[in-house]
Amino acid sequence: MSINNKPASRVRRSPEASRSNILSAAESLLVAQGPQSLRLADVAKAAGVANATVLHHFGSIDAVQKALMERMIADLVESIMAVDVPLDDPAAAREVALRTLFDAFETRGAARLAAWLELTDETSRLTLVREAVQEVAQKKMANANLPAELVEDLILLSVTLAVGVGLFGPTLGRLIGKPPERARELTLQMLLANLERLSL
Amino acid sequence: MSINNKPASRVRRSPEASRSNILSAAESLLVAQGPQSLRLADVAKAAGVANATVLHHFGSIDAVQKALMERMIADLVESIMAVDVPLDDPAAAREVALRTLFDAFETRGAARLAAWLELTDETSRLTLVREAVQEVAQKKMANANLPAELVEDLILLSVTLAVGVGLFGPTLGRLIGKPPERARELTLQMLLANLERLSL
DNA sequence: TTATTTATTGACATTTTTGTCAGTAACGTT
DNA sequence: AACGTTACTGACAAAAATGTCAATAAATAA
Repeated sequence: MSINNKPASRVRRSPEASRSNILSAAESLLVAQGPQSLRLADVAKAAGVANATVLHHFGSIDAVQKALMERMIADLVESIMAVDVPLDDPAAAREVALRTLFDAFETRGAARLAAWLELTDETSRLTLVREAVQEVAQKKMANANLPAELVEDLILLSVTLAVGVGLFGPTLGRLIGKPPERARELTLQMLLANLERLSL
Repeated sequence: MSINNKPASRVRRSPEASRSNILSAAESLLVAQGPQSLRLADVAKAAGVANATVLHHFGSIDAVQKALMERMIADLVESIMAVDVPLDDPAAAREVALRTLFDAFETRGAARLAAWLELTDETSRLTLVREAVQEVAQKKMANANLPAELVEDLILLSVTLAVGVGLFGPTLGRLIGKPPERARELTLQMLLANLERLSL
């Protein structure tokens, strides 16, 4: 029997890089397997570090989850606010904006994030979202001269529907023998038709 | 110091009644506090029985959760299929049907059920739903002479949106300073307008 | 009444998950 | 090269959650 002489080499990251590495691993777990798999051992393993490392950086597994929520919300808001819609072509602008939104919710895990927040009663962390909504409403108000109220309604409607479509659309579609993207297409079609009618 | 002489009286239910009691308690927990509170001790306490009683009837806490999923799905399908829509008045029929659906998802916990199923990868339990969808599509096809394909699309769309509205509508509405039912109203308005246009 | 069945339970055992700690090793500074 | 800081780790402790079991008591049958 040979004696194990591993050099015991280590990766040493900056605190921020390490936190980020851990959160990214946790995010993958969340999207792929759901919140119940966000256990200390699982997250650590996915991140390729020891359990104690996770605790060193976050203090508790609970804090990891909270931090993940915050980061995912921030990323989501940022990625959506960053989309530049063609200002000269309203129809194209609507479509680009909505497709980006629905894509974020369906393929980037935002719908799962929303469901997770809701089921764990952590919706108080959504202040960033409120600010983003208000910012967009203001801007639209200034640019297109639309009442902020109306824009808010539009966002409320779109985001709510995007949650449903992103979370359950593919599953329900497949269940009844339709392509997974069917629910999204139907929803977008309907939304776009209505926006056109209201010329938003 | 007095010696404790509790009579040790017990409630003794039929197996079915006991199972039902436990599942109802679990359902309340799920709706009020989310799936992560479906722990053995919590469920037993909410049901007013000992931990061992729960295990006696279900074998494991996991089995309790599975049974709860099944029961909630069955209840949901049944309550929705039981609605009788006014056959003579298409417009009224549409509205009644959709309001019932959205109500089930928003206030009766169906949206939370859907999210739970999705996040725990238990969507294979939805066969009852598939059957219900096909039954409705058949019936509609016969009654109103509409292609089953189209009816299926309509159901896919409605249910998917109901999930989003039921799960996230109230929260997002409140977040941006609107009444919690705002998202539902906007969605119903839009759906009904489109159904009218397509005369479904 | 007595016997039988079994839903129910507290006490205990097991497993799972989280958290602590003292020591190790990577990296920058001197 | 020596030193200080601290990210990192394995081994261990603690807590939380699940599950086992023998005994108890409520219902029904004999």
